[in-house]
Amino acid sequence: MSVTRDMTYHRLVTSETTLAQRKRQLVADELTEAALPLLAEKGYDRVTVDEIVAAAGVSRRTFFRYFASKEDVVVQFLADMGTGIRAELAARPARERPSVALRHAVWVPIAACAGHGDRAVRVVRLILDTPALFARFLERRARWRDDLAAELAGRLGLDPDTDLYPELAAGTALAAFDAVLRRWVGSDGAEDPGPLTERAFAVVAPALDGRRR
Amino acid sequence: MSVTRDMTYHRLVTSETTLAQRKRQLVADELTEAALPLLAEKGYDRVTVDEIVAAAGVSRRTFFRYFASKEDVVVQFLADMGTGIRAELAARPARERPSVALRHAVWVPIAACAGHGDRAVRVVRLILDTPALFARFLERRARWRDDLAAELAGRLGLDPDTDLYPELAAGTALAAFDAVLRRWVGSDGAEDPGPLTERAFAVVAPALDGRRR
DNA sequence: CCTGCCGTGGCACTGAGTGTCAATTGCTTC
DNA sequence: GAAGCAATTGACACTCAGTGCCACGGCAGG
Repeated sequence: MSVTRDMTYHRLVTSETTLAQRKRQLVADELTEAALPLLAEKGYDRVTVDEIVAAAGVSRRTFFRYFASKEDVVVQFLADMGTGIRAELAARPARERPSVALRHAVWVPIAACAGHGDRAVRVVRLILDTPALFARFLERRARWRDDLAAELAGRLGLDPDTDLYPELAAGTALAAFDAVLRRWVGSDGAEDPGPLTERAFAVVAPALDGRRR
Repeated sequence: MSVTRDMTYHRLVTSETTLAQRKRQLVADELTEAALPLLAEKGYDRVTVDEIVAAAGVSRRTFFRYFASKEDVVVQFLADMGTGIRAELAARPARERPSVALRHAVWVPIAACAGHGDRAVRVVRLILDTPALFARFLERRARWRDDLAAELAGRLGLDPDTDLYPELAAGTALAAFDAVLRRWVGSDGAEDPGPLTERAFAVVAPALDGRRR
C-alpha cells in the first residue's frame, strides 16, 4: 500500500496508527453509519449507492475508493475478525484440547457481536436475510476456516496436505459458530451466547478431541 | 408455474416430462454447453454474457429467462442436488447411525461429480477459484444444511428449535463434504473419493453418533 | 511563492439485470 | 386449410454497480 513513507519518521508512532489512516477510518465510518440505517430500514437491494453517498455527503466515486463493493459496506468488519480468531487460537496454550482452544477462538467474533447489542443484531440479521450479503459472509467464513485449519495443523504438527483433521476440525467448529449465531439473532439477542456456545461445543467436542485421525 | 394445464390430459404422461419442459431443458443445456468452455478457458469475469449468447446462438434477453444470473449458468445444477441429498437421507433406514446415514446422503453429490470425470473437475475448480461462484456455491450449501437438519430432526424426533444437534450434525457432515471435494479437485480427480469420504466421516463420526446432546 | 503529492469529484464507459412490446412459432378449433 | 390462442423469442431502453481517467483544490516542504 505504501501509505506513508517519509512522514512516519518525525511525527507520531505514538498512536501506532498514521494520521492518514485515522482520517481514512473516519470517512469509512461516516459511510457505514449512513448506510446501515438505510439498508436496515428499506432492505438491501432497495437502497442504491447514490442514496448512501447522498446521506454521507461524499461522492459516489469516493464510496468505491473505500469499499470495493456495495456489499462491503456491511460486511467489511468481518475481515479483521478473521485475524482475530486465528490470533486467539494461536494464543491458546499448546497442550489445551482442540475443542477448548477452538471454542475460545470462535468465541472472539461471537463476543464481538454480543458486545455491540441491538446494533449487531440488526446488522447480522440484515446479513443473514439478504442473499447477496449472506453469500459474502460465507465467503469470509471459508477464509476463517482455512486460517483455523492452518493454525491447527501447525499447533498439532500435522501435515495439512495429508491429514484431513485440521480442516474438518475447523469446519466443525465453525458449524458450531453458525448454530450459535443463528440462535442468538433468532432470539433478538436475548439469549446468552455463552451457554449456547458451550452447548454447541459439547455436541461437537467428541470429533474435535477424538483420537481417530 | 402452471406450465401446462389442458394439454396434459390427452398427450404424453408417457415420458413424465412435458414437451415444453424438455424444450426448455434443451435450450438451457445449449447455453451451459456454450458457456462452460468459454468460462473455463478465459476465466469467469473475462467472459461477458454477450459472448456466451453469441456462442449459443440466442439473444441476450433469452439468457436471463433461463438463468437468473450469469453465475447460475455454472451453479444451477447444484440446486436439484439439494433435493437429492435430502431424499437420500430420508431413504436411509430409520435406525441407521446418523454418521452412516449422513455419509450416504453426502455421497450423492460427490458421486455425481466423480461420475462426470474431468468435466466435473473443471467446473468445480472454476467454482472454487472464482469468488463470485464460490459465494453462490456456499449459499446453496447452506440450504443443503437446512434441509439435512430438518430431515434429521424429523427422523430423530428432535425439536429443531430447542436442540442444537440437527444443524450441528448437518453442518459437520457438510464440512466433511467440503474436505472431500477440495481434496478430490486438488488431485485433478485422480484420488478416489470413496475412501476419502470414509476417512473424513471416521474423524467426524464421534460427534454425529455421540450420545451427548 | 512555487511545486509536488494526495484525496476528491465529475464524467464517461462497460457490463449485469429487468420491463415492455412486437414479431414469430406452434398447436388447437372450427 | 384458416382463424385464433398461448407461449417463446428478440429488440430496445432503462437502472444500477463498478472502473478508468482527468482536472481541481488543499497541504506539505523548499
